[in-house]
Formats: sequence, structure tokens, C-alpha cells
Amino acid sequence: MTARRLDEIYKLLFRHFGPQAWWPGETPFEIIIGAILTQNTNWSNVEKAIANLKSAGCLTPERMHDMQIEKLAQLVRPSGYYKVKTARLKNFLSWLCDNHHNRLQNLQNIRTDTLRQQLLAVKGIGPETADSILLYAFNRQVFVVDAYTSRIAVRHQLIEPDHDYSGLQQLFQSNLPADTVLFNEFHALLVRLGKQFCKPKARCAGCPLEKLPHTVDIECL
DNA sequence: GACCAGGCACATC
DNA sequence: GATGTGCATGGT
Repeated sequence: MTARRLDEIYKLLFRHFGPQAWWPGETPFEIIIGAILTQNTNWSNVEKAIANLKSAGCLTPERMHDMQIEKLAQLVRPSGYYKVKTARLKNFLSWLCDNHHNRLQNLQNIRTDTLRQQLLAVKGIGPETADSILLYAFNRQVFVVDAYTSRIAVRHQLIEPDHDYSGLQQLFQSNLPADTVLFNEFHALLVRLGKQFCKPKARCAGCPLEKLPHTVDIECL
């Protein structure tokens, strides 16, 4: 039943919005940096920070690892929370340097659950950031859950409001075919929908999903 | 000027 | 274990 509803939601979203071409980043490394910088932050602010890193010519593991903290902080400043994010970037870069010789290629052969555990052990990388990295930088079969996914799932009564991250992730992973292309597009479409129609305290008039059964016409969380 | 944005770690109870 | 709080910039 849930599988059928998810399939219907996916098709409606794809028909309405079309392919989203995620993740907006040119390389796996850029995707990872973007995933850390976008924590609780508007993507347009992240773009400014990434543009700074690119024009400084230092969007590589080696350059960012060797860069002074203060210098890096100034470059990523537009993305907000710039001091904590600088520390989080450095934590990731140190992990990559110390354990994998600064080569993302060296992560390719690590099992997905092992790699996920390793990423989660880096201070500043939580479940959503880890899963974004796994799916969008490494094409692993992991469904990414975020605040939009949660609001939308509650609004459409797919899950209880007091759910946790892994519960919501399991809902998607166990009711969808294990297909990284689908996981990629579905999450991107949920974000696209959320940005326009499922903001906090906003109703969903005009939402492409509003006529579905089980839709709760109440304010989002 | 208020509100919000593609989280996370940490303090406190 | 649950709940609250700090972190910050830039767009609407």
C-alpha cells in the first residue's frame, strides 16, 4: 500500500517538475563540500561559498586540507555558521587525509554500511550529510531524508509526526525499488516540492499532491 | 524587521 | 533519553 502511494507521489512530482539533475556539483568532492555547507542553509548561500573556493583555486582535498583555518573560514563565510562549518570541513579533510591518503577513489571499495559508519564518526557529519554524500557523491543505494521529506511525509500521513530519521528512511528504502537513479530523483523532487509548497506554517494550495487521498490540510510542523 | 534555509553537537534536566 | 540552544549569512 505504501509502495503504491510512494510510486504515485513520485510520478506526480516527476510529471509536474521534470528531472531535477541533482546534485548541483561538478565532482564528487564538490558534492561533499556542498553537503556539509548546506546544513540548515539555503543553497544559494552555499553557491557563493563554493564559488569562492573555486576562484581561489582550492577546491581540492589537498589544498583545503593545507589551508589555514582563518583563510578557509573567510572563503566559506557566505554559507553561514562559518566557524562551525570550517571546523566540520577540516574534520572531514583530516579523516580523508589520515585514513585514505586524500583520495576519494580509495573509498570506492568500502562497503556502504561501513563507509556510512566511518562518515558518521566524523564530527559534524550527521545522518543526512552522510547519506547525501553516499547517494550523490558515491551512487550508493541510500535514501536521503531531510526536513522537507519529513514535513511532506507527515502531511500525507505516510508516517507519524514523532518519527525519527531512520524510521523515515526505512519507509522509503523498503517501499521503493533499490535504484540509485530513483533515489536521487525522488529526494530532489521532494526538496523541489518542499521549497515551493511545504514551508513551515504554510498550507499547500496549488501543490501537485494536494488532491491525493490522505493529505492533511493543516499547517506543516 | 521578521522569518526562513537541503543539520549537528552539546548542555541540561 | 528527551528537550532546548547556539551556530550566521543572505534572500524574501
